[in-house]
Amino acid sequence: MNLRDKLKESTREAILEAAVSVIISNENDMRMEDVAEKAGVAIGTLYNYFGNRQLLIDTIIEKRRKMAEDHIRQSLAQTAGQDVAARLEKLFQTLQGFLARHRTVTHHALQAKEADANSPGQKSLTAMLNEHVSDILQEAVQREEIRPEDMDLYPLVISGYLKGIFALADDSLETGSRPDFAKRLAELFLNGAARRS
Amino acid sequence: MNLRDKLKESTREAILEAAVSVIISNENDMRMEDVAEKAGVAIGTLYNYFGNRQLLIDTIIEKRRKMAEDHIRQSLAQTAGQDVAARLEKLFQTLQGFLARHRTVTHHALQAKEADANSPGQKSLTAMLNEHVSDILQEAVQREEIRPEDMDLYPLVISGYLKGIFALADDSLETGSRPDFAKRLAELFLNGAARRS
Amino acid sequence: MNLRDKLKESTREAILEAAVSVIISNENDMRMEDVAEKAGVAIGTLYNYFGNRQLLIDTIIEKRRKMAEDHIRQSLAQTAGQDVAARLEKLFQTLQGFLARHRTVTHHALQAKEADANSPGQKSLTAMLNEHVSDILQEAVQREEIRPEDMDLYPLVISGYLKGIFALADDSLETGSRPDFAKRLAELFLNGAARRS
Amino acid sequence: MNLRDKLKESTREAILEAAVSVIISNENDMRMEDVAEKAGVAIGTLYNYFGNRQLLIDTIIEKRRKMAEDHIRQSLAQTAGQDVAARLEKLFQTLQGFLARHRTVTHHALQAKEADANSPGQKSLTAMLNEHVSDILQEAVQREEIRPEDMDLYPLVISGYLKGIFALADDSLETGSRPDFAKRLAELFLNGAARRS
DNA sequence: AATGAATGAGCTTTCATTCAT
DNA sequence: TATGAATGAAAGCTCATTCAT
Repeated sequence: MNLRDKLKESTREAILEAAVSVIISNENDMRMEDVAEKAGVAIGTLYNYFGNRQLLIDTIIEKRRKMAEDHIRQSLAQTAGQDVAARLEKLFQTLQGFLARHRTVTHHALQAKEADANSPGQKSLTAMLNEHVSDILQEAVQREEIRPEDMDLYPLVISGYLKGIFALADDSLETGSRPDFAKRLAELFLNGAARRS
Repeated sequence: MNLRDKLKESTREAILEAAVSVIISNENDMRMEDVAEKAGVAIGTLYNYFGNRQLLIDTIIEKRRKMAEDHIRQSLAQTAGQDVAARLEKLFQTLQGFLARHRTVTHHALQAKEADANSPGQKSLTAMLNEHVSDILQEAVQREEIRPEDMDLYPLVISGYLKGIFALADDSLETGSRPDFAKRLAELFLNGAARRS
Repeated sequence: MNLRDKLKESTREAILEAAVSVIISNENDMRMEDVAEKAGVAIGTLYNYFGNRQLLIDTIIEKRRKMAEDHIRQSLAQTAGQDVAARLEKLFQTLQGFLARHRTVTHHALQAKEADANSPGQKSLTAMLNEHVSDILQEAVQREEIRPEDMDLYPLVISGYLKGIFALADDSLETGSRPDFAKRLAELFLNGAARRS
Repeated sequence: MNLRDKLKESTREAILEAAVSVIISNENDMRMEDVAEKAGVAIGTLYNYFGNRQLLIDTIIEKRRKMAEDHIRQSLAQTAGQDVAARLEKLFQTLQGFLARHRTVTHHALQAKEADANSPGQKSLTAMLNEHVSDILQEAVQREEIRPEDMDLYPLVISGYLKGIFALADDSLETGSRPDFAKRLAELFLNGAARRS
């Protein structure tokens, strides 16, 4: 990659970062003018790079989704072969950390409709999560760690957990404030809330 | 209430219904012009009744929240004194039914930011749910039905369940398609997914 | 038609007149902002009345076409039954007068492409002229006033005449400056330029 | 002309050809970006060669005008000394052929306003035609072939003929489809449409 | 001399809101 | 009190032109 291309790449990144910061600031939706100003480029430049507003938004969402998926894949790889409790704990931990860092944008990602006409190949964040959760659970069923009868409920419940995590106020997700959070959540999923005799 | 007031009231209702139907149709956000046409009144009339667009939306959300709360209160009253499994089942059932009927608008309600500048006194749907869930759970703790140590997790998890329910496709929420859904969900919450020896 | 409707009608006319005057002034094509200012209304009002820029232009062109057709019909009706020389003279005269008064807009009308997708029912000014010319000529053929062999050339030639008339500089078309113009043109068409022995 | 100049010349030609093909394609007017891409050069290069958009267009139009004038001069030279019928026939034939090959661009040329501020020295295609037609006709007047009284009408009528020719649909102008067209048109001009006793 | 990324004025269009009737 | 035509601030987007490389 030569110098010119590096400059282009950094402009592209600057625009994406600016757009994220405008989305987060959350006054006036995401105005192209604001993005341009924040990125320190002209409006036209936004359109040179992203074609139109929606494509810019799609790019951001897709990027976050990819980041999230990378985190998740990595955490799953690290716990390969371990029992379901450990794997769920790790998954929750990873997500908790990711969401803490990317709250607002991920908020958009979570709400993103499936596959727009313009971006047909994209998977939603939710769909991606469900897939990975299913992988863990199916393995756990095979190891006879969890009951197969309620397999239809599990993804729903887990993605509910994740949405619950996401709904927590920012500060309570910050590092350190809830150290054993993920572990206890995994535990709860497996063993339930009922008092043990 | 005299005749004049009754007329006013029915106009008000007509506008609210029209607004809901415009929101649901989901083309072009919710344009005041569309609401007026649907309601069979002039645009100016909308402003006579609701001041501005945001107040109209707030009113709708608040109304749904009240409706939901009524359902919930009623279901809780009906199960007063029963064990937590029965009460949660009934709660899930109630919510499932409500959401099936009011999907789109409730979608807005669930996402509504806490307390806008314009509508300071309103409670969010989520907050309201959390309160009622807490009531059930605290009672269950006192009855020693559930473990108190994870009390901080339960509302999170339950509201996650509800968001999970909500995320289901419309048709799978329709009456009858998942008869034992609520019961199994309550079960899962209490006893967990782990295989029982 | 009540008072309100009359006001609307006059606003509509004001916009159309303003648009014509902006087209004629011929700086900056026809900017909606200029039309609004000239008409003394807000930009939004233009869109209330005409939907979009193209529909406004279409309306103007169609109106001119209708005006031209009215003139032509009337002139043809006045000369019904007369010989082809008299009828052509009258037609040329009518067109000469019309074009002198509506040069610039008619310029646009002459160039207007046939039937846009949005305005399917419209006939072009040229097509309309050709029709009327054909009527005159076919009648003349039946009366054995003109030679039928070159019937395929006549409409082409006549509409060429008209475009020629149109190409004349404004001032030479003004009233009185070329009194016998139409008569001589009709003569030329019928008897040719060759010196008569 | 050295090698460097030859390269420059061929770039210049490539740009002009590209511009013509973009004009003809007739989507999006004539965008500089499209011209550059079609010509296989950078946008900046267009500006190096032609200064600005208008000058590029002017150059194209002027080039076409020159080509047309060359054809016409040649055809007139070939018929020098012949009678007016033969000369007009040849002129019409020449123009018919030229227009068939250069329809769209000539369309622009015919409509080009006289002398823009930027290109003061240019003559319009129409003006050029009128001059040559006048030459033929004045000679014919001197030979007593045509009547001098209507001399003021002739150029108008002839240029009308040409516009009429031009208005024909593309295919009917193709070679061979109307072989005796020019001859009959000349005839019509000289002897008129009236039935001969 | 060629490049093409960056520019930004300028254009169309939308729609919540107002206010004279 | 109801009306709905008029308003005009925004917003998205285009494209001729520039100039650092």
